[in-house]
Amino acid sequence: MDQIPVYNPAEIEPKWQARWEADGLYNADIDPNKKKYYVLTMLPYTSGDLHIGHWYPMAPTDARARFMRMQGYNVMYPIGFDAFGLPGENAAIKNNIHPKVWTYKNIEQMRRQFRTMGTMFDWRREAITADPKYYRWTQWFFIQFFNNGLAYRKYSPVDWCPSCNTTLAREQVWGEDRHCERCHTPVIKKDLEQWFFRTTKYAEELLNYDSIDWPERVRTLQTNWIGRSEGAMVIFKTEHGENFEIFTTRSDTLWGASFMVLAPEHPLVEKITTPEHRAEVEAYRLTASRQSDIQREAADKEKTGVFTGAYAINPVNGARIPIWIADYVLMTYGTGAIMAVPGHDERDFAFALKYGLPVIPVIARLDGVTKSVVLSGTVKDGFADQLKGSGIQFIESEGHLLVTMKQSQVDDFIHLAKSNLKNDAWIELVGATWKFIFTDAIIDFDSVKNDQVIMERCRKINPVVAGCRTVMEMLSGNTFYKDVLFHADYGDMIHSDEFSGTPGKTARYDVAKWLEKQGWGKVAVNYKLRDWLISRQRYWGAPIPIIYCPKCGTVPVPDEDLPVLLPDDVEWKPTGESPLKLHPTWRYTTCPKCKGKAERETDTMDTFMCSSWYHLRYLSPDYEKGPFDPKEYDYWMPVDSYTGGIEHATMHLIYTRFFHKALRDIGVVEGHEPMLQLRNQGMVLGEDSEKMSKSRGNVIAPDKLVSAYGADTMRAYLMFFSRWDQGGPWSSTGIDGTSRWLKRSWVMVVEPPLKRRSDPAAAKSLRRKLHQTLISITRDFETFEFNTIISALMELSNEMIKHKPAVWETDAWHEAVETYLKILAPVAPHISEELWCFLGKPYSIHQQSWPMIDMEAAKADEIVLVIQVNGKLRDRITLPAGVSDEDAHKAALESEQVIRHLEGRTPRQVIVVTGKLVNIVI
RNA sequence: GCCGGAGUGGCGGAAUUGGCAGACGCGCACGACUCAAAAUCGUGUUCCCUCGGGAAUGUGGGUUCGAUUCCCACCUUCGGCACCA
Repeated sequence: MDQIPVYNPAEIEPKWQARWEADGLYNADIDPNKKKYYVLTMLPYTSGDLHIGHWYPMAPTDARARFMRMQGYNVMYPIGFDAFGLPGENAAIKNNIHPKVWTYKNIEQMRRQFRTMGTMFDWRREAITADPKYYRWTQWFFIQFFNNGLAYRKYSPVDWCPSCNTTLAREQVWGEDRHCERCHTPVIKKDLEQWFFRTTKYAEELLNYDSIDWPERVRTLQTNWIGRSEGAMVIFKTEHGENFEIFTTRSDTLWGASFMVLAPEHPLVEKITTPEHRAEVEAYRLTASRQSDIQREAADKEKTGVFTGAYAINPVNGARIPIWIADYVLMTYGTGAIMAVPGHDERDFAFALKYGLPVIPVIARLDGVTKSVVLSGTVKDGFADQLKGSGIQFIESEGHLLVTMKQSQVDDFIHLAKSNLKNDAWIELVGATWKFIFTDAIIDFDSVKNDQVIMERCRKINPVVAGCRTVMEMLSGNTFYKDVLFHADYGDMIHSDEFSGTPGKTARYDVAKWLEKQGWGKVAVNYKLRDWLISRQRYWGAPIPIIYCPKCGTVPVPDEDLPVLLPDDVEWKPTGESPLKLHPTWRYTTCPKCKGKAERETDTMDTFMCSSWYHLRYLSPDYEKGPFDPKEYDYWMPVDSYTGGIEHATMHLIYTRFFHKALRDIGVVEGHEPMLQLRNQGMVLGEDSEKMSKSRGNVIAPDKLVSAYGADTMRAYLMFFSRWDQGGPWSSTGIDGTSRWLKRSWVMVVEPPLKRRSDPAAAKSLRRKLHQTLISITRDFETFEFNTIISALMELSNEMIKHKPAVWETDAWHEAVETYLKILAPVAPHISEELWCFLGKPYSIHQQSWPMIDMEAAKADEIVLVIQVNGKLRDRITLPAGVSDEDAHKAALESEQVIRHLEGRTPRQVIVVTGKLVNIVI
């Protein structure tokens, strides 16, 4: 007899990897007779610092790709490298190596490491984004966008480190005080002319996910990011006739607009600021420009602003209202200008109180509560008793009456108040009703004008309030009113001329439509999504293929001159300018149109641009007539299954969808979406449950583990140790369990049983388990539930080991072993190939079909009937499968346990769940 | 503050449609093998218990014969957004 081989992954894994590659086993070529399946995993960045996290999206995805292959699909699973970008440039600066050298050295290392995983990557399709034959087409796409009006240039602020003399990306700015990552100098904003893509043009379409199977979580993140809100554009005029537009979602509050606020950067500020306010306005604008977005956008920050001296006219009521500037209004959202309705917007309310601007309520309270504080000495004696008599609730506090009334009691209260009010006093109603009762008049608090009228009277009557600038300021001094001064609910309109009484449900739309008719505005939709800034003042990226000609203007580089090569001999260390600007010759060129002297754009492109179309380059990485070979496109696209981290939900995954839709409209690609299915893996954490990082020293490096356990064990453990979409901490003891299981599987196949045993039922029971496992694993591969795939395989092997002495060398055993190896093959490709070979089966197991499920064999011929009394488990009875409900019922009532628990009582009800359970209710 | 996940043994996790809670694995305990250890194999392992049972899937309530699963409220926790007019 042959020697029994020992499981040695270090020997068999490289052996099979070499063989598969030599045979081109996983080469994916167009085959019109087969259904294609394009599997894609997010391309790795060339950090050179490969840890287990890089395996996590790839290994289980690979197992699934192999499963699809065995299901008969023509599967393509390509890989490449995201090779441009800041980390590379920084690492190179730090170690004084050219970014190109650093990057390509890392790629070498990563290729080697990825090969040890035993993935079915088709390496012929590898694409590297920093390769000129790749970025030639990145540049070509830029020009397509430019020619189709989707790329434009405008001034935009960037973060700038005055010490390093360079622009910084958002992730390079650290801490609350926003200092430079390298030298800790606080960063400033600098306005630079930069290139943008019109992502906003596709905002609406990007919200539609009908044709794609993407996780709800990603769709929600993107939807929130795009931030659609419906409202109206309203045209306001300054009192000198300049028009300006504002966006509002609450056109129903238009009558309550008591001031306007412009973003400090708003272009109109320059024009309208009056000479006496100019100094203050300029100072404020300067402070705002120095502040970071984070400082400006901190919601808990106290609101600040300054008056411009100018006034606007509210189109609906002609009110003359002051125009302020404040940094809580953002130039980047809407029109950078708002109407402030402090009665119904929390921010405006805080601002109005601080600066003494009038607050006018124009929307009814939903709870209908009105409050009034009746000060001691303002009414005749007996007023309190009369209130009691009318059933109006109040509490007494230091002689004052704190009244809270319902809508229906307001008229009674007014009547009583008026008849009891002493001279030189007033009583106010606050909340659902806003009225000031004076001895000679009742004045509605319903307009900016009446705000002043009321205040003038009050100041005269009570010197205590003489310092109050507005009614609301006066009322806010009383804590009893605190909860009724402001609300943001959709109540019915009040104090709004002919619109008063319009129900809250439809008010916004009614007003917006009316504005449209008047020519004062229009129904509008606004998005938080902004256009994509793609300029980077950096070296290690694809140059933007634009030439600036003094005569012809902005000229795209002609196709035949692409790629605009990134020069190697450049000072890539930070100097304060785009490195390409400092190159002695690169920058200077001739205009493609007039052949006169011209200059190149010296900024490079955001790397998200490179990663927006890499799935297209994989189709034909060497193709020269276009970004991809249309033949390949027609066969393989769209991507059928895409896997990667959730952290890309709002960046890469929006950009790549935008890219595809834009290219569709330009006529380069077809279909509405690039990736049909998306699944996100979680993150593998260090053993300390913290994010893996060099500084923490908790990084799990794959190389050591591969030599200790083998790639198969690691692949299986990555699938097993947690829910894949969730991730979790790595466990160095946990992996032992997976390793033991593969060793047991090996021994199970290669070693004969020590003792033989007779068990006539074993074969049938084994087949049953085998086909049940097949059912569950087939299902779990489809649903990305990798952990239960491994546990099902473990269960099956446990069962096989148990039955082995009884079925050794029978047909049932051979079927079980062959099937077991086939379903193990996607998970652990090396050990299954080796054992397949050991059994004398023809190479390769990876060209086998997924085993057929025998539903008959999977059926149990006995069932365990669960017997409950009052929902509590009392007995289990084994019965033949397919037992009738009547027989199950009968058997349950005959159970000794049941009889004991019935204690002679008759069941009220018996519930039978066919083949599963009987519940006896007494 | 708003939006969205998630809470199950000592740990990771499992549980088709509402039907045996804790599969599978780790860890632990005991046993076998060994001079011994490692490795391997076997047995046990939610908690309480008067050995009849009882309690238990974040908490409290509800629907149901029956709830980890459905509904309501709350708590904890993770992620995203955060002055978005």
